[in-house]
Amino acid sequence: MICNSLHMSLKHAILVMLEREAGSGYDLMQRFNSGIGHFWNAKHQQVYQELKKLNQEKLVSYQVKAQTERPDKKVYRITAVGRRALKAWLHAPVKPPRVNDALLVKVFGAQMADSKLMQAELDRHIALHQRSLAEYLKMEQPYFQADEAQQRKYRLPYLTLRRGIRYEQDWIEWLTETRELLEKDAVPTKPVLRSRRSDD
Amino acid sequence: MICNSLHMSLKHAILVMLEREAGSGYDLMQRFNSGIGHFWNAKHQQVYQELKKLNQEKLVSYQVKAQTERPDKKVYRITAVGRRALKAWLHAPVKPPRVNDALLVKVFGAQMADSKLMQAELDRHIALHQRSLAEYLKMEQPYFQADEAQQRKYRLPYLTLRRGIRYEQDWIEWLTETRELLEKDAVPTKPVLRSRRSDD
DNA sequence: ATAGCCATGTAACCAGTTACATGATTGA
DNA sequence: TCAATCATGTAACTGGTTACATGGCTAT
Repeated sequence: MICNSLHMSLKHAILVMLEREAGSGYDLMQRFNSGIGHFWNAKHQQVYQELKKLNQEKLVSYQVKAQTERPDKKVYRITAVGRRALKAWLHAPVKPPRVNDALLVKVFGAQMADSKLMQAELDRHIALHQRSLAEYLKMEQPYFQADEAQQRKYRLPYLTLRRGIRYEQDWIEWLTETRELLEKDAVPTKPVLRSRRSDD
Repeated sequence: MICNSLHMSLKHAILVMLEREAGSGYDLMQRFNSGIGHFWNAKHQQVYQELKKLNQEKLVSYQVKAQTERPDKKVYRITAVGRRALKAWLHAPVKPPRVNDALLVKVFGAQMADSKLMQAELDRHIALHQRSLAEYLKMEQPYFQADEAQQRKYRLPYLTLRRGIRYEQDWIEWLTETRELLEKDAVPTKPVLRSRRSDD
C-alpha cells in the first residue's frame, strides 16, 4: 500500500518536533509527556517504531551518541526530504479529531446508575482537569515573563497551550454545572450561555 | 484473555443506547450519526460486529422483524445480564479521552508553512465547527419547548448536548482568536481570560 | 536495598478505518 | 436512469495499547 501521508499524524508530530530540535526517542517521549501531550499522545513503543520507519523512508537520520554513565542514545534529526514532506503535510487539510468520550456515555446512561456514585465520578474528573489546568497555567507564566524575541520564538507552541487551557477550563465549567444539576436532581432551565467575557 | 469490561466503551455505548430503546444495527448507526455522535463515533461495520459479540456474550438478544417493501431487520434489545453489566460499568471509573489533534500539530509547526494557507485552514475549521454548533443549537430548541415531564425524560441526553455546544463554541473562539493573531503576525499579549459570563 | 531515571526495544493484542459486497425500494 | 435510503455483512489493514524484556546509574 502506498502511503501518501494524508493522515497518520504521529509521523508528522514527530517531524514537527524534530524540526524544532533534534533528539532521541526518549527525548521525544518527554516532550510528548509535557506540553505537546495536550494535543498529541503517544507511548514510547510507538515512538521508537515510528522513528525506525521514518529512518527507513529517509525522512529522518540519526547518529549514535555514546555516553559514559548513561546508555548511548540515537539522536535523530529531520532530513531535507523530511522537511519537504512535512511542508506538504502542513499545506494539506486535516480533519478535526473524532471524539470518543466514555464519561459522556456514562452521563447519557446515568439513569441506571447510583446518583451519588455518578456525582463522585464527576468530582474525580473535575479534579483531573483542575490538575491539568494548573499545570498549563504554570507553563504559561514564563511566556509572559519573557522578552519579545522569546515570545516570538515560542508564539506557536504558546498558541497551542492556550487551546489546552481553554479546553480544561471549559470541561471544568461543564462538569461543575452538571454535577450541581445531578445533585439537585434539577433540569437545566436556560440554554448554554455564550460567551466568554471579551478580552477588551 | 478475559475481558472484564474495564474500557471498551463501544460495547457500553451500545448497551446504553439499547437500554433507552431497542433497535437494529442500522437504527443504532442513525443515532450515532445524530446526537450521540458528538461524543461517540462508530462505523456501521464496527456496530454490526459489536452487536454480534454482545449477542454471543448474552448481553443483548434479537428478534428478526420481517418487513415487506424493505429488508428484514434484527431488532436488538438489552438482556437482564446486559443491564447488570452496564450498571457495573457505570459505577466504575473511566479515563478522560486522550486527545490526538492534527490541527494543533500543524499550528505548533506552522513556522515552516505558508501563512496564508494556514489561515485558510483555520477558516475551514471555523466553518466546520460553526456547522456543528448550528446543528446542536437546533437540537437544543425542542428541549426548551417541551413540558417538564419531557424535559425530565431527556435531561441526561440534553446534558451531553450542552457539552457538545460548549465544545464547539470554545473551538470557534480559539480558532478565531488564533486566526487573527496569525493574520496580524502578532503575539498574544494577555493570558487566557476566564471565565464565561455567569448564568445568574 | 529499593525506587526511579536513562535508554531502547519486541510481540501480542485490541480498536477503529477502508475497501468491497449485495440487493430491493423510492423519489427526482 | 440515477442517486439515496434501508439493511447487513466480510476482509484487510492501520494505529494505538499492554505486556514483557534488559541493564547500568543515582539518590534516598
